[in-house]
Amino acid sequence: MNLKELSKQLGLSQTTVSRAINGYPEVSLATRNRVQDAARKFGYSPNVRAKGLATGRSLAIGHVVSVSQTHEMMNPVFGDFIAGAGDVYARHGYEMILSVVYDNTEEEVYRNHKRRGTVDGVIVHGPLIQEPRIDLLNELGLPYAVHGRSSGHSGPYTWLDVNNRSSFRRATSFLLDLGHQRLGLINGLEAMDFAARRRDGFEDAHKDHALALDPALLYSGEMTEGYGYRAASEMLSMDTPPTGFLISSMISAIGARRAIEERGLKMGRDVSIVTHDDALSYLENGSSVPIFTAVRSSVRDAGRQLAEMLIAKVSGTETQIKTALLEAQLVVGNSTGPMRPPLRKTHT
Amino acid sequence: MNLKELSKQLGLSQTTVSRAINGYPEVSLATRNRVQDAARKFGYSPNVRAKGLATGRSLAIGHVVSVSQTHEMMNPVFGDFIAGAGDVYARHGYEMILSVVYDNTEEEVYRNHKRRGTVDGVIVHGPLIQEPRIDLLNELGLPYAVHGRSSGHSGPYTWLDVNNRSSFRRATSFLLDLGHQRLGLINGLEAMDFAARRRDGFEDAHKDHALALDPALLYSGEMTEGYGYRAASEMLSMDTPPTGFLISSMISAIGARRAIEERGLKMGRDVSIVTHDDALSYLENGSSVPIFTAVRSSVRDAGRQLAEMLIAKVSGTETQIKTALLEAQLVVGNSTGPMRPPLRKTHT
DNA sequence: GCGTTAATTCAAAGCGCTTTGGTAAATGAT
DNA sequence: ATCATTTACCAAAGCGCTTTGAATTAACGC
Repeated sequence: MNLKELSKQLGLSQTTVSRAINGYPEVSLATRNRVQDAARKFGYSPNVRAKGLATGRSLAIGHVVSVSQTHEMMNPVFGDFIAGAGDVYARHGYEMILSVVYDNTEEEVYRNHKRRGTVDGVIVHGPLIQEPRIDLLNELGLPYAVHGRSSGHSGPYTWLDVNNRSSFRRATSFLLDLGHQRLGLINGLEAMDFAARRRDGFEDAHKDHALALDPALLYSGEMTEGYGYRAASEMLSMDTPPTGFLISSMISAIGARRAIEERGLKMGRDVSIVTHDDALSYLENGSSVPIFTAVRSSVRDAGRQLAEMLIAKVSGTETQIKTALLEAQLVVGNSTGPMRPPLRKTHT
Repeated sequence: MNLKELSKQLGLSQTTVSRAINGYPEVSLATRNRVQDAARKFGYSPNVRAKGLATGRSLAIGHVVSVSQTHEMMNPVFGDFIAGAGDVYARHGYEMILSVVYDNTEEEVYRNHKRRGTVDGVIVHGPLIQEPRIDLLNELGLPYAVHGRSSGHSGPYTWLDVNNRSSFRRATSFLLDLGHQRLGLINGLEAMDFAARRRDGFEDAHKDHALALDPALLYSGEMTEGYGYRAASEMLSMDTPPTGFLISSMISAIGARRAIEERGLKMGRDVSIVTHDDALSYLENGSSVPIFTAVRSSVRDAGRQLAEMLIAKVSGTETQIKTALLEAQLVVGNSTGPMRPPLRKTHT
């Protein structure tokens, strides 16, 4: 059933039917109801391509997920982010269009979106400190919203971010206050803006406590379980191993826990861990008491909020550039405890 | 730049330019090249909506991800699946359209896709034993391909599945052959087809070994880390606890490991685990020697293959109904070992 | 009762593409 | 040289919608 047929059924013009369906005022209440009832009855919905062609908009938002070339890694955070965003899109009648790129060719995807008019706007995931995508999108005139920020960019743009620096500063201070003096950082790739900020927070806290930090305890890599394991293992094998870790992801924290337990040590007693927790649905961090002490911020909520922001932008509801800075929650769980007398080096 | 402008530039008709771009034969090689060069030079790509409207196709494939209502869980497997599928779509010039539904209203999404012509076909994720979506899609005449199977369905349809039954039969036999006699199953929700098949495989192996299985050791739930932990904890607290577990997901296996270690037991020595491993990118199961003995099958490859199958179908390349049954690999890691004398019940 | 305004409705153009049904020129067969 | 093909191109229709500009009717003021 298309508009033509429906209007024939109703004995009305296409114009009127179209207007009735889209809620324009210049149609009487009676006919509006009649039209809407009929649409429901015949199961009519406007063809999305025809509508898009006529309006020049696509009612779609693009996401491009870049699979890291090094380890072909798909960021686990992505799933929950789109679970949040998708919900919002659906509510506003938008589609989500996902592109997967394997070799950092996101720019080509944006160019294509613009040229072919596939989407009305895009979400930028995982911004780097120096982020060429932002310049490109500005240049193209394709509306966008960034999940995170790019420190290398001064100009205003729409973004939503967790306050990574302050949350890692607080998390680090929490361990230092417990008496820990040597802390390891197991961070994400530090070309990424969020990771750089977390590192800054880590350093801030050391400065606050007038403590020097050992560069040998700064690890940065792709946040897999295995990376957490390897980084923690290496540090725990040092002559004076750290007594606490700050970790940028629950997945890596799980790996670090494995390294700790493999050595016969106990997490929370011998070695403390504070991790960032994105509140992923399949990694609930404990039911009553959290397994990991964590700075927590729901990435699904972030998805929801950022989607709202972008839709407001592309639909013209909001013309000002908005930003949002979320403060993470520091939740105390079983992975942290006070500093204990220095560990004897265990021979593995 | 649109077709009209481009053809004006070239002094050709829109017809010829369109044909040159789409590779139709009735245009001379000389003009074809001239057109394609010009298209590149001016950065022209056909508007996707206009093209869709004219051809009646959308060059898009729909995925609908259903966030479980119970725990608002986003299936972690999903990310890697679409990483595989998206790659294939891009190569074939298709878009991926993702819909998120929170309350199992997938059917409405399919109906909308059909009515509004948003997609040319859909991938069905996570089929149940009794799967109403398949009937609906047949009825709607919307092409589809199923990731998994639905036992309740006899009619032919396009699917790709891992041989879950045989892989769990082999995995279970592996433990039984090691002398284990009491095995726990930590399965996914058994309304889901894959989980039911895995349970069948678990039972098969017991029959093969002429062993009765204890219904108290059959757990089924949403495969989170926490669920793995709770299920394993409960079973390990029994008077005669199992000495081995079969687990349907690495995430739950990680939870089970936590339960084991919390009791001061050692995985692979005191308690064995065989898990299903979807080869998720951020959960690499060990580098040289796997952490977990596992039946492994890359869900990303599955995404690739199924995407190819569906595209062949919707593009009319392939008219026959194809299916694919993948055999999982049994990889032996550090989480399994021979049965040891019965455990003293440890008081926790 | 008549001009004016507001409330409804409509016909037709246009969005940017593909494709049908041609035509004109070039080629081939006889 | 003539007719039948083939080759290379084109004008125009149509995909299903929105929207402009106009027309009709109803309501209103005096």
